[in-house]
Amino acid sequence: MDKSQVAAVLDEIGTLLELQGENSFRCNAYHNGSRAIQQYSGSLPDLVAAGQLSTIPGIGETLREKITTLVQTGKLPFYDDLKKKFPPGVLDMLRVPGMGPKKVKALYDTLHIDSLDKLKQACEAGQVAELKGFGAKTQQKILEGLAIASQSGQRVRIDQALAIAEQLMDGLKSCKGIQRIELCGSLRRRRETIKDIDILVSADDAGPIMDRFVQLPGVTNVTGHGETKSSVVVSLGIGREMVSMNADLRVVDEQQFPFALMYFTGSKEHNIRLRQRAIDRGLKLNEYELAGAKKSVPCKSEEDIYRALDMDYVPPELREDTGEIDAAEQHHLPALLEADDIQGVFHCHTTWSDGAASLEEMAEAARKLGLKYLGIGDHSQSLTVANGLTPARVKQQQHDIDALNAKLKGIHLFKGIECDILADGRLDYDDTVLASFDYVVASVHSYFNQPEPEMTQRIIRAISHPKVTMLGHATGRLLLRREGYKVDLEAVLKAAAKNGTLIEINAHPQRLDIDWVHAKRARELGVKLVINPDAHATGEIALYRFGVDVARRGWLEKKDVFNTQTLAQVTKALKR
DNA sequence: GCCGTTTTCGGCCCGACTGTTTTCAGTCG
Repeated sequence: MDKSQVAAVLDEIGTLLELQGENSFRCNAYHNGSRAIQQYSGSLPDLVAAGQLSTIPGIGETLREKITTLVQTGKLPFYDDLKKKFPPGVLDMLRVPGMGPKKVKALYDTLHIDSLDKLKQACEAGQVAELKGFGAKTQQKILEGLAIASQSGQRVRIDQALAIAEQLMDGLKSCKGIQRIELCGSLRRRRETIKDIDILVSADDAGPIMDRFVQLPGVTNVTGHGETKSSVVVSLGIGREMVSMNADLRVVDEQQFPFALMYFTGSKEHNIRLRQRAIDRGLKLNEYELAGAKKSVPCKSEEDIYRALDMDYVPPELREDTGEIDAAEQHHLPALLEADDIQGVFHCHTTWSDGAASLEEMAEAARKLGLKYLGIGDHSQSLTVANGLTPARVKQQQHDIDALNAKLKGIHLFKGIECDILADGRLDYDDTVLASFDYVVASVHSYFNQPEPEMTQRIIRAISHPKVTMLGHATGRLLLRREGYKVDLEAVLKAAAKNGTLIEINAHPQRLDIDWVHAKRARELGVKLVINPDAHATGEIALYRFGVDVARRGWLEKKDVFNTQTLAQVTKALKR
């Protein structure tokens, strides 16, 4: 059983224990363990074999045994027994907003409700309102929650969430009395998918701002409307899609703003560590202040708060409790990559294959973004559905690029290719054609269902080829749509380190592949990364910024990323 | 269930909001 499956089982055990009414700290131990496994970047089977599982914080004696059993046998009797106690539909009910383990258990125990359908029927029949601890309003809330759960409550890609958040913030900005307004939560931390939009405002009078918020365009549902906090469901057209998600607004006064900003930025795990740190120093930290027994510590910014806790400032992208607390205490935080450090990008498509813009249009768009070079990387011949380039067309395109380079000012085009990795790990052209490119991105676009050992060997063989400059989208995942193919990334990263192959952070928000966890691991192994937008239109070149977010979450510095180098440096490096 | 130069037992972050209550439990982040 692999890492994500083990993590899923542990998380579900935690949830099932909650339903059983177990001690919440015991339940949390499983949720924490799940998270720890998910974020462990190395090979889980290796760790188990080496008997080193307990070195992961949060994994103790019991979890070590259970994880070992899962990895080695693929089964866990404890988990199977637990699952037998609750029909699968009971877990579905937990996804209804407002329904937690206590309510679900009460409904299951008394009315034997074990599916969303039965829940709806019971509410409509008025049975739920009769129960002790429930009432007419709760019953109504559940019905609304059922409707909301079917249309939102799902995670949303960061680019779409950001577009919605910006519209909400624009709608609020005309309110009088707003002193500061910031995006918080996972959007500020730049997670790859987002569940809720969190907006924080400082103002003397929250009332009018709250009232405006719940009436903004696109708001379809008001799920909370208090004095300092309101929650809504918002549905807006983003691109060609209608996207629904939850949004929360908090209003605090100006002195409280930095504390609230830190608090609502999270992550929850990071905050817990900070609060503990405050307690260790005889202080109390909450969303309003950092205070001792007698008086509070004045802080005007998040920097001040960290300083008061004897830490360096931690950028939001690092606040995941994955080592940043210790690093901030010891002044070892990385000097994170900045978007402006990117000098150019590779892996862009044109009308020569499946892109929407010509070579010249792409070059012009890149120049306008301030980039100094743009790597063209159309598809190779096997990918016929994307109009992949035959060797003859490769020659023509290279001729055109040379002609354009002679003409263009302020931007240089590199002659590249996104070369398919064939099923056995061979490349899609012979060595003569490959030698004609300035650089080669090797990517998997076929036979996604190969078993992990085959896929791993296939990719390692390809990136060991001397003409391959970089590996494109290492797992092939499409966020919220398609799992990546099975591949041992640890082995791939080690092979990249050995061969000096670059690993792409595919910055397209549908992919973000490799992810931040493995970007961080790549850095540890001494692999260099390259941030590419995989642009298929002029407007998509700027998407590389989402790749910068991934890099920052992965603790990458400027020197870890290939395309922070100047045109001259990159030209020289590619000649080698 | 995890964790520990204060502890191997007794802690484990904490506040807003809501609804069902007569002072609090459940949910959420």
